[in-house]
Amino acid sequence: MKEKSLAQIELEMAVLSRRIASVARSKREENLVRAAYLLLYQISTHGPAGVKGLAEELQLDISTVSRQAASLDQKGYVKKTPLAQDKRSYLYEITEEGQREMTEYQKVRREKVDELLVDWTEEEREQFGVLLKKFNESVKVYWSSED
Amino acid sequence: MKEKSLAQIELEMAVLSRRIASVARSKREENLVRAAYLLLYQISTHGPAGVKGLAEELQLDISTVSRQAASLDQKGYVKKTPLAQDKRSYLYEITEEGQREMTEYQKVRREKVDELLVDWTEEEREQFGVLLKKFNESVKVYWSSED
DNA sequence: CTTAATAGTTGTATGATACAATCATATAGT
DNA sequence: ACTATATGATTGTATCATACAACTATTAAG
Repeated sequence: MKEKSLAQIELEMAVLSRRIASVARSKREENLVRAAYLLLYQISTHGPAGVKGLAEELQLDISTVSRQAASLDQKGYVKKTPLAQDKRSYLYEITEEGQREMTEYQKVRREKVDELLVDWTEEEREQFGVLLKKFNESVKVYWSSED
Repeated sequence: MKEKSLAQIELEMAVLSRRIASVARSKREENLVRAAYLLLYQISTHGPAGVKGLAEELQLDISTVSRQAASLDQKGYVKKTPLAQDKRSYLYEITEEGQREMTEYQKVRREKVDELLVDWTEEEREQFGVLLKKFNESVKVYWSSED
């Protein structure tokens, strides 16, 4: 029944989104904020980039990314280097410390997920991971086309 | 491989949470705000309640719920009635208009999900719905116990 | 009958975000 | 070559859901 599964996804997404919002706010995130984590992750996995490219990739406003990048720079997690061929542009690249922080933060998060899903079967975990990824991809495509 | 599935869920949750945050902000939500939607849903499905109970159920701060409820009241979507046996307490119950609005909003959301998952198989949709629900339940349990 | 607890509201701060204005540089049109 | 326009980035400002803390009113407990 298509209707039922759609309704369920719709509702559970609403629940999840509120919960995510709660968690994001309540947590004392010492070094890395959740938002900056993905920025660091992006640079770490896709190499150095400017704010424009990062903003596109993360689907955020340039100004938002600019501030996040500045914050990471200030903490020494990324290094901002001017681009010779275009003096308006900069590249942000991850530093060793940034890499270390990101890995550490990631580890903590994974442990949280581990605890969270302690009574799940491995099959469920795998399925959920795959479907979640697929969902995010769908959202990305939908967004790029629509808005 | 447990590590891999955990890592994937961890990452995709981060992606999803940022995306949700984006969507929540960018959208012109005319009548119902996403936050209030769940409040209305809760009242609609579980009957009238006071802010304390609602806050517990939704795992939000009482003050937050108080404001949301006041806002819904102002819009005429819920009715606030004093409780005779305890003059500190009130019950919020959904109005006909509130019910209509909620259903309408829900319909729009479901259509969005429908478009979003247009190239998914029904099996995937079903699985995703089930696992998402399970995930939210896990989060709820985890939260209640920990914090 | 005073003190504690409880339901709810309101004040204040925060943090991620978008949009608009601005600055500096680069590219295009004539 | 000179002006107009486009582009990368930053900064100012507003918003919004949220938490925490202070407060009010009422009820329960000692």
